[in-house]
Amino acid sequence: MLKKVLIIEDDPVLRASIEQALELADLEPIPTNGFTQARRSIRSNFRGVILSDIKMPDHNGFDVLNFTQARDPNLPVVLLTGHSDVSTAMRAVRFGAYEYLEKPCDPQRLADVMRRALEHRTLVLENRAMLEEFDEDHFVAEGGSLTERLEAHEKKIIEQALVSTNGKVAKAAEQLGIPRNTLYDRMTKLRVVPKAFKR
Amino acid sequence: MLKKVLIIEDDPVLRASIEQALELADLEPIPTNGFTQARRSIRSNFRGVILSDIKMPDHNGFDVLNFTQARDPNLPVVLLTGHSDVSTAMRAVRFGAYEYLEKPCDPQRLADVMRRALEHRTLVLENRAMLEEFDEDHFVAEGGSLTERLEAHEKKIIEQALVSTNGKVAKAAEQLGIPRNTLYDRMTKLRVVPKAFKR
DNA sequence: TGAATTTTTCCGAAATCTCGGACAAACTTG
DNA sequence: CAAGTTTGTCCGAGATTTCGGAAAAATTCA
Repeated sequence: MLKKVLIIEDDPVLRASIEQALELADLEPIPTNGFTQARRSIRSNFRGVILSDIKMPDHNGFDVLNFTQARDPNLPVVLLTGHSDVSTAMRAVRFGAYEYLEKPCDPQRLADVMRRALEHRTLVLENRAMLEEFDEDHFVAEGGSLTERLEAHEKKIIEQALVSTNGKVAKAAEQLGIPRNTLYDRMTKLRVVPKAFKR
Repeated sequence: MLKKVLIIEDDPVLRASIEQALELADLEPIPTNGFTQARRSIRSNFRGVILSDIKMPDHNGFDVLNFTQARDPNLPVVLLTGHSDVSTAMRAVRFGAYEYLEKPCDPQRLADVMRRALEHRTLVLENRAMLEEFDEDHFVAEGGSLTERLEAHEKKIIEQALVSTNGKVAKAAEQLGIPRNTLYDRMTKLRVVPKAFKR
C-alpha cells in the first residue's frame, strides 16, 4: 500500500497541521509550499497522491488539477477548500478531482480520505504493472499458425535456458530434460546460436 | 466501467429519489427495501457497489457492512446517514465503509461518490482477473521438461482457438493453419475434448 | 423424416523428430 | 604442453507426427 501524500499548501501553519495529521495516520506527507515546488514530483509514475489547497496566491487548485490530469489522469488530487467555495470544489470533482475537503477539517476525516485515494492509486499502478508484464508474455502468443507460435515459444524457452547456463548447451539440455543432441537439432532448426549467450 | 449500485433503503420515497439521481447520472440502481432482500446479491464477484441507509427498522448499516466485508473486503459500501449521527458514520468509515453521505444529499454529490466507488470496484475486479490469468500462465511456464512445457503451451493455444470458435474443431484448425486431422491428432495426444468448449 | 452438412474416427505412407553413438575441433587445467 | 573435458557436427535407425483419403457418427435444416 502506498503512503506518500504530496501536499501543496502555502500557509505554513495549515501545512504543518496537515503533515502532523497524516503522520499520525501512518502516512508519508511530502510538504511543498506551492505548485512551482510541487510540479517536478507530479509524474505518471508518482507512487502517491496529491493534496492541494484550492486557493493560493500564485496558482489555484484547478492549475494543479489540470497539470496532474495531463501527466496522469489516474493520479488522485484531493482539494482543500474554504467553506465559502464548496461549489467550486464540487465543480472540480466533476472535473476529475478525486475528492474535496472543507478547510477546518477533522484530522481523522483527512486521513480516511487520503487513505482511500492512496488505495485507488495503488490499484491503478498494480494494474499497469500487470498489463505491461502481460503484453510482454503475450506478444508471442498471438497471430501465426500453431506451429509458428509453438516454435516461437520453444525458441524462447531454449534461449532462456541458455541464458541461465550462460551458453553451455550441455547444461541447458540437462535443465530442459532432453539429450544434448536433441537440443542441437532443435537449435539448428530454430536458428539459435549458442555463442550469442556466452558472457 | 461498472455501473450497478445496490441500494438498501427502507423508505420508498427516498429510495425512489436516489434511484432517479443515479439513473440521471447514467448509473444502474438496483433498489431493495432492506438487508434481507439485498443479501443474496452481495457476493465477492458482485460487479457493482453498495449504497445503504445506516439506520433501518430491522437492520442497520453495520450489519450490511459486516456482511459485505465477510463476503468481499473490497466491495465498497457507502452509507447514508442522518445529520444527527455523522459520528457513527465516521466510525463506520474507519471500520471499512467506503464513504458516508449526509441524508438530505445533493444528487450530484451522490453520483460523484458512487462513481468513485464504482471506479474502485472496477479496478479491484480487473486486478483479480489479471492475477488469475497471470499465475495460470506462469504456473505452466516454469519447471518441467522442454516437451512438457511445450505441450502445456500447445494445449493452451488449442483450447484458446476452440473457445473462440466455440468448439468447432474445423474452424479452429483453419484458424491455427493446420489440417483438421492434424488437430484431431494433437487433441487426442493432449487430451483436449472439444465438447467442453461448446456453448 | 430424410437429405445435406459437419464432426469424428480410422488408416497408412511420407515426412519429421528423437536420441545414442562416434569423432574432430576447441577449450580447460595441471 | 599434454591429458582430460566440453563443444559442435554428422550419421542412421527407430519412434512420432503430419496429413490426405475415406467412412462412420452426429448435427443441422428444410
